[in-house]
Amino acid sequence: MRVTIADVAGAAGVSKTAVSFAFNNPEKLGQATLERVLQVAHDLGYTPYPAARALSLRRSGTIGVLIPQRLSTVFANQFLSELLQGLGELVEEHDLSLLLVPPLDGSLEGAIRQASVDGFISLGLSPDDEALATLDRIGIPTVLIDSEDSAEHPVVNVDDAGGAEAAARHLLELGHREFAIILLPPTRSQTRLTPSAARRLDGYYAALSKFDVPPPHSVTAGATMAAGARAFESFPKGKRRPTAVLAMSDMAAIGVLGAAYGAGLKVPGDLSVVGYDDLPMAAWTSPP
Amino acid sequence: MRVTIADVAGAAGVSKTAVSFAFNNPEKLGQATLERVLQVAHDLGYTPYPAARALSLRRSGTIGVLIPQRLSTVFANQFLSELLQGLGELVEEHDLSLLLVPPLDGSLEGAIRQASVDGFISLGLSPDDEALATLDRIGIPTVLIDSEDSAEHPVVNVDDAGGAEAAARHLLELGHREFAIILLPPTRSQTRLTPSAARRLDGYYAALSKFDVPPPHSVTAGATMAAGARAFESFPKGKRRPTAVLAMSDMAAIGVLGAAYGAGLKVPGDLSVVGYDDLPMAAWTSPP
DNA sequence: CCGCTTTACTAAAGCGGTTTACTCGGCTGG
DNA sequence: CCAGCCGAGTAAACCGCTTTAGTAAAGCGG
Repeated sequence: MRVTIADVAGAAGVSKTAVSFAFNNPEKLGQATLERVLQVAHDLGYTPYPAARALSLRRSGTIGVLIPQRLSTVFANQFLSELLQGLGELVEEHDLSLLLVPPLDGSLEGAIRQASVDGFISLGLSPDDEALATLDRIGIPTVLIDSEDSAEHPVVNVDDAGGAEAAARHLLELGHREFAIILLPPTRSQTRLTPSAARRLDGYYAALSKFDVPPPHSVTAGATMAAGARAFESFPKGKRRPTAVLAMSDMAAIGVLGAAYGAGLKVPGDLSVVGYDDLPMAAWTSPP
Repeated sequence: MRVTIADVAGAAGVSKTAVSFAFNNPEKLGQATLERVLQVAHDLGYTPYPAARALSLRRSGTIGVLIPQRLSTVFANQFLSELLQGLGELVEEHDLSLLLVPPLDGSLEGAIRQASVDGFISLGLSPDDEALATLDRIGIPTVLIDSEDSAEHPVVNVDDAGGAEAAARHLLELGHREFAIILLPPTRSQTRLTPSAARRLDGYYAALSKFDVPPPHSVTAGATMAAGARAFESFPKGKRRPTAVLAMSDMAAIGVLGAAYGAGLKVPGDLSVVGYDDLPMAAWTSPP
């Protein structure tokens, strides 16, 4: 049996209120009582029960990260790791914890209900997703990352289109005309690209359309090296062999690099590759 | 204001109990009532408040991962990512969530108290750590990973000594005699190696001691490529230049690889490097 | 038609904290 | 000497849900 506040109160001969004050409003207690209560609490090994605290305070000290993929795939994705790293730092500063919330039984909504969280940070969720409506109804504040501009929620985005366009333009100016595009896969709604991926694609085409290039080969690959390597295998051979690859993730780009070396191609001699994300790892590949 | 179970009960003209049953013991309700309650609940956008549920059930549906490092450094560590990925899969199967619990204000104990968790998985925590005693007192079941055998807690370990010895023996049999050892850094208790690192070191020396080798150069580096590269820079030059590197992490080993190439060394021609972990990435370096 | 079991539902007691409103004794100042 | 105030603590309500114990009505066999 867990030691409760009542146990401490009993043992110290004070009310529950006094014990609560000892921890949360020490200035409301006399010096002597305060010390006695804390001593007794320590001796008994008392620790406030977080769930009870959360109920009473209507605050759990936890920020949820809404992940639209299976948790098992998240950590394979270096970019997400980078993102979580940044979140982690900030959350730490404010004495909060991060709760990773993956879809439960495939449903984000189910997972949302389960989670005892003060706020959500949602990754790659479209602003018109059902799950967001649920969050609003419940009244949990939510900020979107990698989504689309929305009047209802704060959104933090990368300049996907701008970056993609710059990347494509760079390759075009180098003289490339045969392209392969490696798309990020859709997440939950199998049908559509994520908002981010769609914008990057727009950026690529914005640049390509200004030059007279044949339609690029395009293929979908998750943000892993293995997927990048598989994507490389799917490229057309012979005359229409792409000379430049526009990848939407660094991980896939690195996979392409590996597979290209394996196939005896020199990079950038025979093939140019550009990724996206600027992962720390990207500084360690050859060429960096 | 949040919609509570009482609101639903009122609107549906039933007791709170009935609403609770509708969600948790539907078979205890008549068909008609059940449907009506669920309908009303849905119309009102009712969702049980997780904190209240947790308090009542004394179960939160959350597994905590006790991380002895700052959260910001966790995701830089690929091995941890791999581990979390595995945990994620399992946790998902059981409809649980993972709460990452880093030290709060530098103290693990503080963080532990905060966390509303059904059980803990602790990484690299020594079995005699204060934090564990706290957990036991509170009565939260805990399993240790990368720790030392303990009578009180289940422990899951890698065969650190065996692996390290095999690695060292392999290099010795190749004829190497000048070694550099790259140690994993201690985590919280700045003074001691982690249990894992200590065992790996034992393994290295067990092998080295069977041959007549000069004392190896040893240097500490976190599990990142940058740290590995820095470690390489610290190696002795000239006559005592190591010909073989025993790294306790793949990330550091990869960093050494990069730095060695940068310094014009061929691997494995001029330098042999062995890592630890077998990260997926390790298959993509050259040599793999 | 009566007593007994079922079915369908409810009232109220927790769960373990926080907080509001109040009591009580001692001190102060006029 | 007494009204008023202040410091120190307390009783009880409350947070939102689950669950135990119990009730009323319907069903049933004899």
